[in-house]
Amino acid sequence: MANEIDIIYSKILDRYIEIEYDTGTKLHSLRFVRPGKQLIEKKTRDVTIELERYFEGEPIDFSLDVDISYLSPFEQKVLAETRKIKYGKTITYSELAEKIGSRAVRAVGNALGKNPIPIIIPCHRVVAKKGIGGYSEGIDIKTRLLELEQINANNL
DNA sequence: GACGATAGCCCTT
DNA sequence: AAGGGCTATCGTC
Repeated sequence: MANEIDIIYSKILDRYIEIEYDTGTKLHSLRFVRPGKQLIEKKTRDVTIELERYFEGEPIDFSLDVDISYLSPFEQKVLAETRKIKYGKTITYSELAEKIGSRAVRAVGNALGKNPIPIIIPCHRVVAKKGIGGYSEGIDIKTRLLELEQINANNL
């Protein structure tokens, strides 16, 4: 059976968000789609609704099974550590490296780039010591996500 | 070997 | 101050 895909539109990012679920309870991947083509929104899962509220400004931290077993041990460590970063907080690439007992700062950046489930695994909260750092989906997306969280972090 | 979503140092304007 | 070059570092491909 094919995986199920939910779709919502995020006004603040001006992107459709495609959330792909396994047939089980796990989250498979999350993609950003430019609004060139009109997509039909589809909200069948709880997490989809939570995401929608997240974009409305609710300080939600997602906790849900994700399957990243196909990634390398190092990449899994990086992403696991990334999930611990709380809403509205940021840490640097080097701090994250230190937490997992490595000095491979740049490898951390590379691993984050492989995050199959951005936002849910909040890789946008990892920034450079000076400056914002990179983001595979585009810096503007990262900036907006951080702004959104900055504004609403006081609602915690 | 080369390449990074880095960081730090040292230089020049 | 701010920006550019150089290098250490280390996990992937």
